[in-house]
Amino acid sequence: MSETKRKIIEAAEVEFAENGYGGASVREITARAEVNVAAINYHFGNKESLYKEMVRNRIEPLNRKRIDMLEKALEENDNFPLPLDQVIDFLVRPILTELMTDDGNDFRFLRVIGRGLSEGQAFMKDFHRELLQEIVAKYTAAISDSLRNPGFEKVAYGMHLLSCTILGSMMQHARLELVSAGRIDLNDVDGLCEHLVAYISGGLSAVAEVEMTGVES
Amino acid sequence: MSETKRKIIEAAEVEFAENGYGGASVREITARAEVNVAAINYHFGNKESLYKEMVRNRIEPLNRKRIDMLEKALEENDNFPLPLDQVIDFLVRPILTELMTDDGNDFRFLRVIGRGLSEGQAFMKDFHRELLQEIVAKYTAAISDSLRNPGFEKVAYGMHLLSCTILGSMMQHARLELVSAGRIDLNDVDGLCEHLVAYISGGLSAVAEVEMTGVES
DNA sequence: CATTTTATTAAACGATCGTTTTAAACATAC
DNA sequence: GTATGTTTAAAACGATCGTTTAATAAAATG
Repeated sequence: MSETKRKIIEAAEVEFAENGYGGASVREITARAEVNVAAINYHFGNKESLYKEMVRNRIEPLNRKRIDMLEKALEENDNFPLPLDQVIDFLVRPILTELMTDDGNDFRFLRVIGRGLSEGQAFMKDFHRELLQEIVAKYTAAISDSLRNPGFEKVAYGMHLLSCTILGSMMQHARLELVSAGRIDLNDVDGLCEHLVAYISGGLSAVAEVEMTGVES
Repeated sequence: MSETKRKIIEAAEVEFAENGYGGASVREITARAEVNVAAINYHFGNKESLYKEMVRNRIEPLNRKRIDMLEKALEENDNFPLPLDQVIDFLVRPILTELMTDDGNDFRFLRVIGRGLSEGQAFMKDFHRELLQEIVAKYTAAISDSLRNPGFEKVAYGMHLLSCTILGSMMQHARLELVSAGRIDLNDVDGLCEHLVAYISGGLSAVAEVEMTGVES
């Protein structure tokens, strides 16, 4: 990859994290990268393709890792259900650790993903579905098993709320410092992971035990 | 309130929900409201003030209700800790019921709030802090009590994750239909409420029981 | 009715947006 | 060295942004 492309992708991550996809301007990106405005269109075609390439570069190895961890653990367990918190740990730890520690980037990329998911751009929906499809399918199955298959509807609610929590904690990570009056270190990945896994696992278990008033599935 | 102002506020809610604060344009808002472009600046001063007035109109009676419900229940309980799921129910039910049922608006306002919280506009941070300050303080205390005061750090993590879940479910409500392949009705407020309360309560209880490896508070 | 305030309109302002064009610089191959 | 293909550069494109201005219409006040 050329130096110019590399600089653009790096600057794009900062700008997209800061201002979202719609809010980031190609002029700010190229200014930060110290390249010409036209460089984005020359090297990537357009803003959308730059965004996708940047996100894909980051998220694909991550998702591969998350799937590998789950499948390996399942295999070693003869496909018996895994402990719920182990599955949740597989789901959230890579994204928290890798994305933070590999370049001390202040969870920039987490904010990019969060912002992207929350924005209404036309291409965004399909793009994120493409990124998440495999992960969602495999983890839904594993989590349903870990919860002893409480039924379609509860699993659906659970996966939805789980996604809500993960998305929210991606986007609002900085609030941790605020609500704790500075006593929780934003870079304490293990601490966050531990509490996040406990919270999600506890939440899912509670959802699985909800007494359904309507029609059972 | 004049007819023009009313029409603008109504259209603004739709546009802000659809495109976020930054993404919504005053031209689209005024076009939807079928008023002149200048009407926003004439009646509200600028786009920011329109946003704030619209949000405040909606959220203030809601927050008052949430606080009243909590304080009344606490009073009736002689200030002893309330069951956790009752507190969480007070926190989430009004925002889910009122905002959906009063005008069948497809959770528009929930998306407005979600988008607003996720965007990086300069004024947004202070504005939402102003809106949430009292709620957060009072519910933090009540929840900490309900959890038998597990300590500052756990409560902070819990409140953060609770906020993440609520924010996420505000913004991503439509996904419920997706992950359930249409089997969960988006307008089933009671169903969502029940599961959301169970999930958050379960999550918070689990966080309260996390074995802390670091320094205890 | 005359006057003053309030509300609406069309048009323009300056700024910024993503993208394209055109030309110059650069590298590589013959 | 000349020709070829690749990368950079400055400038301009048309579009849209939030806001302002100036003129007109409507309503309220005396």
